[in-house]
Amino acid sequence: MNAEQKGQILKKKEKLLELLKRIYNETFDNKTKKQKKDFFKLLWVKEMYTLINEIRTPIAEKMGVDPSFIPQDKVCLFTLTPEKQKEFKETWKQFLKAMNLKTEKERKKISIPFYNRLEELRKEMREKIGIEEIERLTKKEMEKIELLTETLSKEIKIEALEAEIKRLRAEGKTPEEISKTTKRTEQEVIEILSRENTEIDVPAIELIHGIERQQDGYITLCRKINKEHQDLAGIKINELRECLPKLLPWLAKDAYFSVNASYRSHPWRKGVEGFPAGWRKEKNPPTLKYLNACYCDMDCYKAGLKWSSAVQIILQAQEENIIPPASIIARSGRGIYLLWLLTSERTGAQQRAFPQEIALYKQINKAIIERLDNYEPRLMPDRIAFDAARILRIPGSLNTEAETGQQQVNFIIQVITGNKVPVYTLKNLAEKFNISVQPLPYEPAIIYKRQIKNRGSAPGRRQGKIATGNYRISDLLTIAQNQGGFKQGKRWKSISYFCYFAKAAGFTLSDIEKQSQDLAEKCDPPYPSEPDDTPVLKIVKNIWVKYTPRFNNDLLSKFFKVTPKLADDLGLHSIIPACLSQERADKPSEQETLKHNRRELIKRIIRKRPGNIPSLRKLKKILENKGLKASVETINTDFKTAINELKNV
DNA sequence: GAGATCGCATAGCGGTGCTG
DNA sequence: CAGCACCGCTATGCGATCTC
Repeated sequence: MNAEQKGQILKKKEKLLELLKRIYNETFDNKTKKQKKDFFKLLWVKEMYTLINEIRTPIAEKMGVDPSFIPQDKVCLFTLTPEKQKEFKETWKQFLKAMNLKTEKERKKISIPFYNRLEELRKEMREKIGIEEIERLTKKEMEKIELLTETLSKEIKIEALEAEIKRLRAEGKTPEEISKTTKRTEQEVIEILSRENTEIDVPAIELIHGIERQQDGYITLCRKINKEHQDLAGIKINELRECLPKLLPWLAKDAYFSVNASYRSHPWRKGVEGFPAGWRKEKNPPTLKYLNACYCDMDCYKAGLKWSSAVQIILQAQEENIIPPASIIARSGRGIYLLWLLTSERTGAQQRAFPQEIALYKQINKAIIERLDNYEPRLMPDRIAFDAARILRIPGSLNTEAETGQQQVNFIIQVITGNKVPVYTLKNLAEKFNISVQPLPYEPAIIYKRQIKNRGSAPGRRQGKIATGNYRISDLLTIAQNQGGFKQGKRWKSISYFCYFAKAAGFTLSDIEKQSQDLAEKCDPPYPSEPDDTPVLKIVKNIWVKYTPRFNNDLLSKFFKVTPKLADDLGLHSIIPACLSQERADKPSEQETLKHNRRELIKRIIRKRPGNIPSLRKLKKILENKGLKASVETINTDFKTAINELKNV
């Protein structure tokens, strides 16, 4: 901007001020000096405000929306900086205060004629100065708008977004976290990530199938992220291939799998992608089912030993019968894993993980460590890694702690004479390491109790169990009525279920006895009907003294043959299929639905009526006619959101 | 005066933790 | 797990105030 232009603008400003001065003198006279000063301060802000109203169209163009999308007063919001808005309000307040006006009515008495006069002034200005010049006058404001619109439409471009997502992934963030920071859905993030070459591919992970050979075992998948352990999933071996695509993005770096398999996944802890977490424990309670391989983890890099030299030493040790030939020799990134695959003495079966066998397994692992350490200390076998719940790095994944170029975890399968991968039984290995198999000393079984931070600290939460019991009883009785009594073959179990639920609901023994007998009589045929049917009172007594197991509503619904439709028809609350309970949980709340409907309708109105957006109050009436009741305040927020959403489309 | 917005109270939602 | 208690937070609406 050159000096001449500046001079012109200043002149216009002076003109404006002069006009305003005149109005001021017409509107209010006999005011104190301070009052006048305050007023002029206000006028300056006010003047800007007025001018801003003139540039509604250019703002709309900048924003890429129809001018009507920006109501007159909202122009102010878009153009004034927050500081300026504050200043404006503050000055006005101070001015009114200075005028010594107490009530709202008194204020209006003054402000209304003032605003009316201002309106006249605007007309005058338009005629005298002309719009173009006003626009030039507000060039500075336009610059501000430009800045604002930039921040408003902060749309990260697609390439930039992808780069950002990849960068965050490299930092070790989960897709969930990334979706939060980039405001994209998790689905999109995962899709973008999967376009990238994932370091791990399916054939590499197939190796896991070679190690975990019993199809009904559960494998644990986890990873190390920011030096912290994260459970990813506990997956049945025969479902591994199916589940893998979902999990691959999580397995690229510092990912681990359990060497030995469990009998199930974790009962309540969640992993990622909707999978349950893995559950691998030697005891309290024991969850391992199969022992798949003995192993040795060596940190030879600590002794400065290269992988290739370490492998040479291992091969030499095999040659010299220090250790039996390993089935797999692996590079873990910085060290070596050795794996000796196990099998059962019964052909075609897998070694089960009974306590006795776990004890032997650990002894063998310890013996391996001992032998190798004696043979070549530079191998640096990890002396604490001999347990049965161990996890090892997944073949094909990356070890981010290793040097670049040596990060990939490689599994090398050793084929020895007879074109076979060596497989051992625990007994074979025990013999080779001179371990005598001794019976375990008797240990009383430890009843499993969940770890709780502060047991007994919230007695009120017992209500949860009682409610569950009552819900289930109510559902069970409804089902019984619907079926015309429980049928033969299901009567004993159904009565048992009733007893368990009633016990959980806090019924007394005599109540349970009475109601169970009622239920038994209503069975089809009435229970007991055969001579060797357990009497009802005996069932009750047994359950009364027994530990109450946890029940799963999905399984219960399968037992009672409750389909989603039947559950809905009967109005069941608890004993319903998992898919239905999921559906119920996923259903947006009523509030949410109403909000969504309101906003959609508002959007439609905006699109339908360019240049003629109804006021909030009119919108309110339109919405009311469609059965959507809400206050102006609510509709105001809805309106703003709708405008923003339209802009982002 | 009509319309928009602010401040505040509160119902209800959702996340976390405990219970058996 | 499946429930409730607890707690923080959000959505909502009323009355007051501000804007034009």
